[in-house]
Amino acid sequence: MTAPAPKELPRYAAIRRDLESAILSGRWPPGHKIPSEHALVARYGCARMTVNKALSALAASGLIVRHRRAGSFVATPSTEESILEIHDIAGEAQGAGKPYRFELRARAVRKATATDAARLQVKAGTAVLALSSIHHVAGAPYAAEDRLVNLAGVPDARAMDFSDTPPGSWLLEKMPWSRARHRISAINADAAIARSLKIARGTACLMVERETWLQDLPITQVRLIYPGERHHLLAYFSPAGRSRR
Amino acid sequence: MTAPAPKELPRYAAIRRDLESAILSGRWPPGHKIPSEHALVARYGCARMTVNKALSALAASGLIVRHRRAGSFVATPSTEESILEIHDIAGEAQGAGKPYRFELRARAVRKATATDAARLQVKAGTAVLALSSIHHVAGAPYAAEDRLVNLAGVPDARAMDFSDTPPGSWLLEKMPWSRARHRISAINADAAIARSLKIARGTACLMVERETWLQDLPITQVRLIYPGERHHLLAYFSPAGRSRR
DNA sequence: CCCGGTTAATTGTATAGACAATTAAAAGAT
DNA sequence: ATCTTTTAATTGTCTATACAATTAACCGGG
Repeated sequence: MTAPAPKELPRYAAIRRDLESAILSGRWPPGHKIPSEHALVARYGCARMTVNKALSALAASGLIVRHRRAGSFVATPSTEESILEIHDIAGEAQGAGKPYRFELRARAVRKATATDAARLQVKAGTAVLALSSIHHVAGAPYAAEDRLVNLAGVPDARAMDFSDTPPGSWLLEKMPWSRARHRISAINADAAIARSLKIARGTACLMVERETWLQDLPITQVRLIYPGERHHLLAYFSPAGRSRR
Repeated sequence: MTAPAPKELPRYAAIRRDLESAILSGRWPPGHKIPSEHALVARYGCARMTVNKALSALAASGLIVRHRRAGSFVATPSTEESILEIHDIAGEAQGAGKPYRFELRARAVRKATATDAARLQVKAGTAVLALSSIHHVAGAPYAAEDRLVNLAGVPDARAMDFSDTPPGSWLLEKMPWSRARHRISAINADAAIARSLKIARGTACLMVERETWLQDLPITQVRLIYPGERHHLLAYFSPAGRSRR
């Protein structure tokens, strides 16, 4: 026997894969116009129904948006999706019209220590950006954020001064991402957290740790601590991810 | 002008809606064989590509599974999906081979009090089943569960004795569901929780409240309390719910 | 300059037909 | 009875074509 066949994909799946990788790699940024079905038919030499199937699938998955006469475009990763679904209480608060303020406490570029490396899942020594900040809503501390950014994945972040822009928003707009993992736990506030959030020591806090990847490249790891009981996360689910619209 | 047109769906979408409603209503339970494309073509009087589009969409969304030569079947809501994704630490522990035990503390059928009604989102006076239990793993309390079941939605639950079967598993197997909402928060253990879980008062705990609906009918509301720090929830996401498989 | 109508690019849906791949079930052989 | 082969039901993919719907862009008249 020879090696197992590379298992070629059906044509519509191959087209989908090509487009998806162009988008996920960042080669086609949000807003980029995707070739028309006509053009793709010419490029791949297949029937329009075939490219239509690929494009429809991408649209159904939310990666692209399509408009008659105008064309198809890479979707802008909108804040309506799962990121916010799972943890944006701040958005809620802002939506409710309360004043929001971002305070950067610390900013450092360094070679990843062993701890950093474990958190971000990169090799020790990789250049990382470490940010510590507090989110304030209605004048009171709302959440403490502790973030690592992989400068190998997001070189532009090195030049960014995050004293006004929350890095979360900036990254969300700037970078596509393909995968995220959240870990949610409850912790008792230690002295440092209590001081930052102006709560009593021992108060139960919600800790959300999120790692974000682009393909297999770690982009950022963030640890958000919310003063407990005052806030909660909401997540909506349908079985098997059906009908998200 | 007359009333706004009822906005008729395209044919493939109408077929999809019909099948989906048969499944979600429970009329076609998990495992039920769906008419073949051939049969649906005859029923709806359209081309096979059209019913194929409807069925492919249902398959992509995970509502049905399809096998060549065998046919298409209503999928069994498998424990692989978002429910467990979001909160199954127990599964992890069991997977690791540790002994699991379920202890029913209280079971009562009653007419919904005002509190019950608010929790389950039903009218006060509706018949509900209230269950309190403790999940033990490796001999130690693992989580406290406090559940309400809407007997109008799940009449079979009235006859069920849950002293051995965790109601979560039973419901998951028995009932289809179409929507769930999780609320996750951190609380300090009060005296009762501390006693149930054998932890110190004030320990940070993770509280997961889940409401599950079938269409617009509330099925169950459950409050799970995990002793903090020892455990955490994991959730994986892709933007816009893309490619879950 | 603005407003209206016209044109045409692009996507959305549907059709009829073809062949491939999978595999449950039937038929046949031992 | 057990194993093997054949058959056929069902889904998977692809094609070529057609027409509908949407709407950006163009054009002409005021």
